[in-house]
Amino acid sequence: MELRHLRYFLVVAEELHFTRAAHRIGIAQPPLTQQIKALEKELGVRLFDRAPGKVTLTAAGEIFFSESRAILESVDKAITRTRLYAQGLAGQICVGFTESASFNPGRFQASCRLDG
Amino acid sequence: MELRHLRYFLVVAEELHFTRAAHRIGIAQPPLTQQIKALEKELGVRLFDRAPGKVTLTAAGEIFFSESRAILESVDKAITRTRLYAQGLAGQICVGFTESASFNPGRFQASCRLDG
DNA sequence: TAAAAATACTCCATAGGTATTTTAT
DNA sequence: ATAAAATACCTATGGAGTATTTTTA
Repeated sequence: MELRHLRYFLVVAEELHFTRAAHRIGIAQPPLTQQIKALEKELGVRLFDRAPGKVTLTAAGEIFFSESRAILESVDKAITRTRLYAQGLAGQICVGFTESASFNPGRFQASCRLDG
Repeated sequence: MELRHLRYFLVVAEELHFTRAAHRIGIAQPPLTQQIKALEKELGVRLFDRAPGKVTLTAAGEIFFSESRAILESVDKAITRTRLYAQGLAGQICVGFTESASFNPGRFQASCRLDG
């Protein structure tokens, strides 16, 4: 399972319409159908009940929907936190220095610690 | 970003050794190096300090490590919860029936609802 | 019968492998 | 000198596209 499966699943679950979902994602309908089927196969759980023009989430699908949304949110937060932390380290240390001063933040931090 | 990147990253972070990590994952060292570099590039953050025989996590890498571990755990929990829920629905309904009784759980559940 | 999903292929992007070079100890 | 990471290049799996065939409402 990859995040792609969760991303695609969320869009289908929101649209309840494979063709519209595929268009929103930016791929064709058949590969979207295949990815969802692969996801269902790996889970061993049917996530949607299908009929042309009438796609609905199964009960298990609704569980997986809220879980998937939470996971993708936590991925976004992880990325944001990591980036902010990486910037934050340099930011703290840069205090008092001009923007034009060129240095390696990693090295600078190290010498900072050594200096106390 | 895909879960593959997080899975690979966790192993490298645990081993602090690309060749050993690659072996544990079951791929060669060069593609592992490439996946980690791709991850760092997408994040815009260096996760490891490298030197042959001396790989260490950066401060940002340690943040991303704990985040990644939490994400992969929540993925496992999502899968487990979804499967248990799908089984649970049938399980509730199977009460009172012998193991050898063959039927379609989905259909059975539906008729149950119709019957009251 | 007219939509939308499922199949059946084809193609290609990229994950992964192999060979080699570079680098720090 | 050696072990390990980086680089370069090649291969091939599977993600995505196109065409067509079921469906069921």
